[in-house]
Amino acid sequence: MAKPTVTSADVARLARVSQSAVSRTFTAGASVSQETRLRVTKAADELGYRPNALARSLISGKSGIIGVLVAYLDNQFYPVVIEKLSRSLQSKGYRVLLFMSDPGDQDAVVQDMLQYQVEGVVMASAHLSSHLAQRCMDNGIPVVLFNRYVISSPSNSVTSDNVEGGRLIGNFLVDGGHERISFIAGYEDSSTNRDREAGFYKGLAERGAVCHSRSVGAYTQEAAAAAARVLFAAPEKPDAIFVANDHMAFAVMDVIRNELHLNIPGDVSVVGYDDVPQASWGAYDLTTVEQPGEAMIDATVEILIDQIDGTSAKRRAAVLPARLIVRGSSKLPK
Amino acid sequence: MAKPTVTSADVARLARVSQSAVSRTFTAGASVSQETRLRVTKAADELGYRPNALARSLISGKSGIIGVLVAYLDNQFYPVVIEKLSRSLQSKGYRVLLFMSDPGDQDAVVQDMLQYQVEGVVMASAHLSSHLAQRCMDNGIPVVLFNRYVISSPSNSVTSDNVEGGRLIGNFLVDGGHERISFIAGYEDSSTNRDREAGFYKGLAERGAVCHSRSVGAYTQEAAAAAARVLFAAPEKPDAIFVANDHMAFAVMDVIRNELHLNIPGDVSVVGYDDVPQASWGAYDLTTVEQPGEAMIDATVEILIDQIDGTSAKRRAAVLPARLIVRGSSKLPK
DNA sequence: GTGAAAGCGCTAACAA
DNA sequence: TTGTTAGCGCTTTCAC
Repeated sequence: MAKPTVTSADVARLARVSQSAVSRTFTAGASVSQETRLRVTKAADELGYRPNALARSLISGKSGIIGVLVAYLDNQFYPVVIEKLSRSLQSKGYRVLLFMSDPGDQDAVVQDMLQYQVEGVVMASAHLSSHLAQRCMDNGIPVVLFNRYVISSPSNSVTSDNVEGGRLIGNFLVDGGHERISFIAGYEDSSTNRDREAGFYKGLAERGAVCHSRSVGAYTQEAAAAAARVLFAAPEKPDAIFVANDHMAFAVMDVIRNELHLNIPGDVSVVGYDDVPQASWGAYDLTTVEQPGEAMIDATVEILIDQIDGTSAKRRAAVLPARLIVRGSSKLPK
Repeated sequence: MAKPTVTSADVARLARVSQSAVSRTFTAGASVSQETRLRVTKAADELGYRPNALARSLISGKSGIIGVLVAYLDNQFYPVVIEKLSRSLQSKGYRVLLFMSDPGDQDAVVQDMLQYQVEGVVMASAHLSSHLAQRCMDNGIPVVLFNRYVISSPSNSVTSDNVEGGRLIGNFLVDGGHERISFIAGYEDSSTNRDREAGFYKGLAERGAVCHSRSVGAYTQEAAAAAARVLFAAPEKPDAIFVANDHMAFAVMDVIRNELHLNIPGDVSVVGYDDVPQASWGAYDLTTVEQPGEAMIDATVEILIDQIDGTSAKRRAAVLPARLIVRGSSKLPK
């Protein structure tokens, strides 16, 4: 098996031209005569030749690879992002080297990316030590933190306006006539949770309200379900809950309906965050805040490419607008 | 920016050893003295050196890269697969080069993979021309069709026993006392749909029943919803529906409940296929057949690695057992 | 426009 | 164990 790889030299021999002529034929803006090109492509087809991208990268210093690190794909927000990001990069001539982050040692993964000479790095829901982030910078490799940011980090970030999104929800729930508005947090150390929560409190305060009760769901469905049970075990049960993302909100809705036998939104309104595909599914019909995935991807790719090309090197923090999407899981303002 | 890359020669200079000594230090089972190794690692740390994986691959002929092609990620079955596959390959020392397939030209994507010298290819819900499949084989690059197979293809395949799964459902629905059992197909050209449908009919026949009505959902939610509307527009409405995968089944359930205002399973039982995470969510609680994701991934990785190592070269078609998972969306057999 | 030649950063014989 | 020497397959000057 494994018949020896066909190299440009083989093609050159068959086409009776120099090896460089073959290379030129397969290089975008190179200068080759019509005739040479023809002979080369003919020979190449015959032999089934394709240039070795690794060898090409080695000499050109451009691998055409973008490293993408993601922590988990069970929250549908991330698959959607991966798909769009991947398609966008592909259409721009880049390829995606995908890594699932190992909770323990995310730096090791990025080291691995670096060895593969990635030209840029996207970190979605994953953490990078400032030391490594700095090393990427030093090597001129742009890093984009997707859907999170770290103030002290030299990396770029792309997020949506989570503070504003939280604020919209705070306003909306008070306007809806709710009196005991509660919050189920995500992972408390994350910038998304901090911002959504801060904005939410601000939105409540603007209407003279405060948060009735609070619990933590850590962005997992199990923890979120448990958090919901805790909130409803209190003597004063919530009549509205803002859950820090849709993924948790689905679990919360299931508990409310199937375990507590309460009606949504009759007894309690539920609002999520992200607008993942399932939010619009009939069984949930979840009011939420849309993260503008398309725009976030576009911004990510633009930052990456600008910095790869050296057009711009300074750190950027793109914050895209969030939008409240009202559906049937919540009472409407009068 | 972009300070010149640190090479093994730089490290060698600083450590006052030969460049090969540096190479050996970073090569698994090479023979280096304790002292040399120490001096090299010290110098390497100082300079922040990591071997260039591309150069290494070029000479060793092993890129450590597996190409993965997937058509879409909105059906949660695939994100789950990607995550597991990626983690499994990472733990075995491989990396994943991920491509979203362009409906038009999937061959182009595989060509690109080949240029990057992938050592293996996984195709999930994507199609490869037999010509290219043959070329991969010729180059000794194993290809695994994941969750589908093509009889005439020289590629390996990993599927679950879709015929048996369909049969179990056919039996189950007749045993549940249903009298008008219908089917909503997926993409009719796919092996998964063909097998599930054939098994289903067989399962019905074993109990002396036949399919009441049939429509096509093409594995998309929009088409599936439309298919459901068609089936229920008939004078004799179904009292049970087998939908060829969970992803479509959710849309069908939404139509049944929210548009037709029928009760599940009171008025109609619904059964899906795949057991994606959402199937167990409270709002759907969908009876389905589990595809053994874990086992399918394990088989995929095993085939890949065996054939990369040359341990085994012959084509393999792994078919893993399917299991009926009974939940609340269907009436139970008496 | 074309070929010869020099290397990209590394590994793998080969002697020493 | 170590250094020296060839390349891996390719792009890119450099003369012609």
